[in-house]
Amino acid sequence: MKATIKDVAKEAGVSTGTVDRVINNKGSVAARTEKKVLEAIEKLNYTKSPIAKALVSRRKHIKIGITFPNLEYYFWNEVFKGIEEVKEKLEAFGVEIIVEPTKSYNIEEHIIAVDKLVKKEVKGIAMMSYDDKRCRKLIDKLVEKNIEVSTFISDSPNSKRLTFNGEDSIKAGNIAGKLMGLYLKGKGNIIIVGIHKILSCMQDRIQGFKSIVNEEFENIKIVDIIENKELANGKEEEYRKIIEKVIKKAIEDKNGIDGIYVTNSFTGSVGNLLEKHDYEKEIVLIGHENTDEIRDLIRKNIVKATVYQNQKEEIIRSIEILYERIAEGKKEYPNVQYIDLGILIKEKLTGTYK
Amino acid sequence: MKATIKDVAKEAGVSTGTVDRVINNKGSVAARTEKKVLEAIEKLNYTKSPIAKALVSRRKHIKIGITFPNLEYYFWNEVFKGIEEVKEKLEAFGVEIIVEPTKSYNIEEHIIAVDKLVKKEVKGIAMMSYDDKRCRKLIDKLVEKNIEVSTFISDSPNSKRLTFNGEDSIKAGNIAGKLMGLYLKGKGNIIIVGIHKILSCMQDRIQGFKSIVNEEFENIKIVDIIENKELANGKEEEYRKIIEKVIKKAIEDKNGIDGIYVTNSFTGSVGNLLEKHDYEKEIVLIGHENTDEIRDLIRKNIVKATVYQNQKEEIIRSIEILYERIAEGKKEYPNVQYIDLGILIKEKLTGTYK
DNA sequence: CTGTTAGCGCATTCAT
DNA sequence: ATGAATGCGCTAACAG
Repeated sequence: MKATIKDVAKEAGVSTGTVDRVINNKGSVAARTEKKVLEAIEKLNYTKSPIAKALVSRRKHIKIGITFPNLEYYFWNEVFKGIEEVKEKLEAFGVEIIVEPTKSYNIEEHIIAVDKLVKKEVKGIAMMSYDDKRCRKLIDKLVEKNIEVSTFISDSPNSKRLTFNGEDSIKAGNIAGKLMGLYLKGKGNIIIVGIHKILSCMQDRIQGFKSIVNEEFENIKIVDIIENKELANGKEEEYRKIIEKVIKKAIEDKNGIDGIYVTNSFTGSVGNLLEKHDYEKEIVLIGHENTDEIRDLIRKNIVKATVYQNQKEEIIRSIEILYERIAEGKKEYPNVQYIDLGILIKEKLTGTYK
Repeated sequence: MKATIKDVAKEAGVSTGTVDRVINNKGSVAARTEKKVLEAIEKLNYTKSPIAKALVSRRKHIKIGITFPNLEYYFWNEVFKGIEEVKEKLEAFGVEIIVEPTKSYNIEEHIIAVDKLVKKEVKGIAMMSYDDKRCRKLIDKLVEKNIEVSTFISDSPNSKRLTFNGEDSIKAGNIAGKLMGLYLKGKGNIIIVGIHKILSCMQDRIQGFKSIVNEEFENIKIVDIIENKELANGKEEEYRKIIEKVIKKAIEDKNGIDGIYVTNSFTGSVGNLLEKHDYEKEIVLIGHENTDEIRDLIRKNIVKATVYQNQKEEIIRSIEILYERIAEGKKEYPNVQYIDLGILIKEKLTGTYK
């Protein structure tokens, strides 16, 4: 049976209070006593029970805030699932989770949302951030006020946030590029659709995609890169219509497109477009993420493959890190924590072929 | 703040003991009282704290056993990592984990190992099982003796085990077949290497592989299927040598092999062979699993792709299910719990290309 | 500097 | 049939 704090106290000939002081570096322990306790811990191979600790920690009442742009419905839906999970888990630890989403990829709105969370006296904030000076300053100010910050999905690299939980976007682009090459059998003309170029992760995906294609597939040509200039504001459906219109034009302008690479979950939008118009030539559509909409399109063989991050795990880890830090004062975190990337193809989804 | 058993008791005007009796169906509660309690639970939206429950459950001392054939070193190494994780986690709940591996894929030895665990008075056993009559009987006997059983990696389908944690092997074969087709650009001659045909999951992988190849790639021909007749006993290194010899012969016999599909983690062995001999024609090697050895070979571009199950998660879930069942009497489990399959290619592993 | 004690939420035992 | 009391391992507040 695992040793408890009582066993350690007995072994060292002190009280549990003293052992607690040693374990948690609370000071006020004589050097000699501390040594005895440490020896006892070593001897009994003691580690503290996270269960019991959790029970106690209910007495504190910690608030943690979350903010992110709630556009790209299917994508963020997974994040909401993660929030529900982590909420339930941390509730047992006396933690309250406050969600304050924004309606756009707009930094002003983002700053306002963060402000609201601060007013509610959160001790930590998990946020989707931007590689932008204002965001860096925002985060650094929060940290000065003793509010811990972790980022997910999109980072603010040189800020004082604890850590970033997300994907290696260049690698994600690399994988997508390889898949494009394989499905095209190494040859064809393709276009890249890069929505939200404002996010540096989207630029990274494009960069990763291009380098693999250029390096490994000499007969594949990237004939155009389409970006959206205007930022979306609020209504996802309208935004999708704009995207569809632009892409439709691109396909018809460059005749003979063999493949389309979409840098984010709007892969779904482009897939719907292809399905509606049914161009005579089959177009290889490769994109990103793993949403209900995309899974449907993959099953129908309209989207060929996507590379996905596990955004649900990312938000969960972001919150857990904040809790660890706030409640337990954990110190060391890697600068970034990349989550494992997945590859989604039809055979992963369809009923098995016998 | 989340409601506790005390809040419920107060709301219903009874003691916590009575609430406890209602929650855990212990009987000896008047119908009228029970109703009051249930209403209070409803009103306060009460659910019990798993944390507190865990703390209490330390007072019981549950033993859980694990057995599996410890051959294919790299593969089982991941399982050992899973065991360490679950051990640490469940220790806090007062659970003792006892591991009793076998040295071969031999059913007699498997039965002996199970017997040893029974003698140590385990309340549950997680095992890699076989689709075999003797195993089915073995499991059913254990269940009669009130020892719970869950299977992982390989199942005993019609037995009385709680549930199976593993992969959908036909689907795994489907995915491998698709990858073979993509990497071969839809054409070539291939051989299948099926080690351990004794395991039905290996047969399923072959079946899944064949159906996709036949269905989707008319210019790919499966020219041979190599199986091992003899069972391994103990020494992995010797066993690997036998495999390598057989395959070397096959490659050289059928001249002009373009691809090899290996049904399990001996993909690593075959990869080492290809590296050593460096046949003039590049051979597309597709296989299974995600081990240190295989990742190395994928980085070197010798293995092109593998389909992997997460055997670490599988063992963890097998054990957790047993614990839930034994400690909390949870009743309902799906007959099988398929874990998500992963696809491993070079771009997932290498440093990112900029 | 050190020991004692109450209490986190729940399950169990002993009274009543 | 019900209530009260105890303890699981740990932390925090208080006493000395």
